[in-house]
Amino acid sequence: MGQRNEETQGTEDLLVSSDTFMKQRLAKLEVFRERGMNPFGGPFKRTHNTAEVIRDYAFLEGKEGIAVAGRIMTYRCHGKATFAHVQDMTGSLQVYARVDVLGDESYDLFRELDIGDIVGVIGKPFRTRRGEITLEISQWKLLAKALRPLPEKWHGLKDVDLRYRYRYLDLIMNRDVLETFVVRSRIVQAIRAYLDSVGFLEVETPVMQTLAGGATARPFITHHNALDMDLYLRIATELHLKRLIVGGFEKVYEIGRIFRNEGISTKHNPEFTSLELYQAYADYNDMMELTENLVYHVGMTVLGSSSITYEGNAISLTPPWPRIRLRDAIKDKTGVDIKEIKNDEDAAKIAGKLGLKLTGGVTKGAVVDKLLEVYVEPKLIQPTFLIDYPVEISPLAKRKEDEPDTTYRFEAFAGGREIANAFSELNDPIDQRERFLQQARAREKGDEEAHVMDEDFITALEYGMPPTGGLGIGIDRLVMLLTDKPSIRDVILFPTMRPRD
RNA sequence: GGGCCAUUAGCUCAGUGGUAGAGCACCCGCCUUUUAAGCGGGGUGCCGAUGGUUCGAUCCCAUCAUGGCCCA
Repeated sequence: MGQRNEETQGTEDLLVSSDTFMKQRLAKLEVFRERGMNPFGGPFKRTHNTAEVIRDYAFLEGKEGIAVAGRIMTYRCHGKATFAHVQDMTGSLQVYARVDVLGDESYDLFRELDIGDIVGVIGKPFRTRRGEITLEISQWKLLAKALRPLPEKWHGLKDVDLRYRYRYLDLIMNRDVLETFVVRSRIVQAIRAYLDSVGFLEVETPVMQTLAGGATARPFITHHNALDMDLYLRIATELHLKRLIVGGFEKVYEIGRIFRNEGISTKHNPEFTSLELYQAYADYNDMMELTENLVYHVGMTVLGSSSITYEGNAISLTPPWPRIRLRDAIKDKTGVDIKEIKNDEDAAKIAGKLGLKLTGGVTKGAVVDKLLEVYVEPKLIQPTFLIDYPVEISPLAKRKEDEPDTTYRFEAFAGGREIANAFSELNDPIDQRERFLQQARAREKGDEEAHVMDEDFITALEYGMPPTGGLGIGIDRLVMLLTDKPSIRDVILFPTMRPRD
């Protein structure tokens, strides 16, 4: 006994010795050990999960040997009988321990349990006077002792900082959070199933790249020691996937993590998940059909409905979604005809007239982006395609044959947010080189997000890429839309956080 | 990057220029169908960090840290 205490003391010193809660619980570990129960025991064979016991109660009532396991979430001791709720992934079940069933030794030990402990219990289901389905315990086993107390049982864990930093506590205490991430997983699964069913192949391309291209964004830099060279984390999967189209794949997609070195907000996390897909011999019209069908299919599969609510707005995902020219949409909302913007001076005039606050240079592209973002995007609650974007802001999209300053590009919007970006891919290597050069000039003027020249990609195009339709969808944004979450941090399990002292 | 707000017990939150409170959780006692169980007893805290003002700061001021909201 004395020796045990010394050991306990040593353990306490290793942990936070000032933490009274932990001291008390470390002492309890010894109680369990002394009475022959491993406080971190296991394994434990379950016959049912908690939801099954409740669902199948009619068949299980009074039947011995029903085994469930989970975390103790409530605990009510009444002297010679004790109630508790045990939570597993499917829900929770009340359990009932009584001394005349368990015997003194087992029951006394049961009373040493704390909220937060993980137990396996075996018994027979019955209904209490108040009607709650409950498992009367005949045997039980401690599977993991909790050394730290759980957050408050009624108010739960609310502090958003703590929720993101200790996501596991958020998941334990806020079961709707766990449900959201289950839905997220099902959404991704439904996307894969749909694309696979229409003949796409899933592929994987490099995360670490010598050039970060395929989007306008600043990359993260990392370093390869053996090669002694810097590498960039990808900002898009686009250029590699198009190389695969050159190589003869005809329908490919990649769902993967993208890294962009930009600010953090409710709509931006430095790492996020994108879907990009490319289909040879297709164009942006095919991509529009694919987009609306895909999103509709995902809604039906995962939510069982084509209508959703986002931030209080009823939204119908049912195709077809309206197609509106970007030029018309902007003209309609602002009176500005973007065709009239011929140069940076025109752009500056418009920006001045409307009082646009632009962070970078005042260019046609910047003004069009801003007009779209401020006056058009927030109004697009129902799913809508804006089509035909200016070539200046679409360096990888094909020019329209009858309108060479405009591209076959669209973005899809829903709930006032962008959810997809797509185009008929530029497959003319000579034009692509020109576009890169134009981007390089913007970069020289200080636009750090401008696209970099990628000679290797142009070389690939020089071997010939079939006409191709390409589509990108932000998975996190789509999940936000389908789960009615206002912040991207609500749909990313471990969002990027500054470390705490 | 700018503005505003927050930071007090494990959690959810009150509060005061004289080093601190509630509920839950936890510990002790009673209690064999409870369920935000109940009854009686117990506060377990570097009041985010660092400076300053003050006889005295958790409170007032400054800076910093982390987070939230709004703007860019």
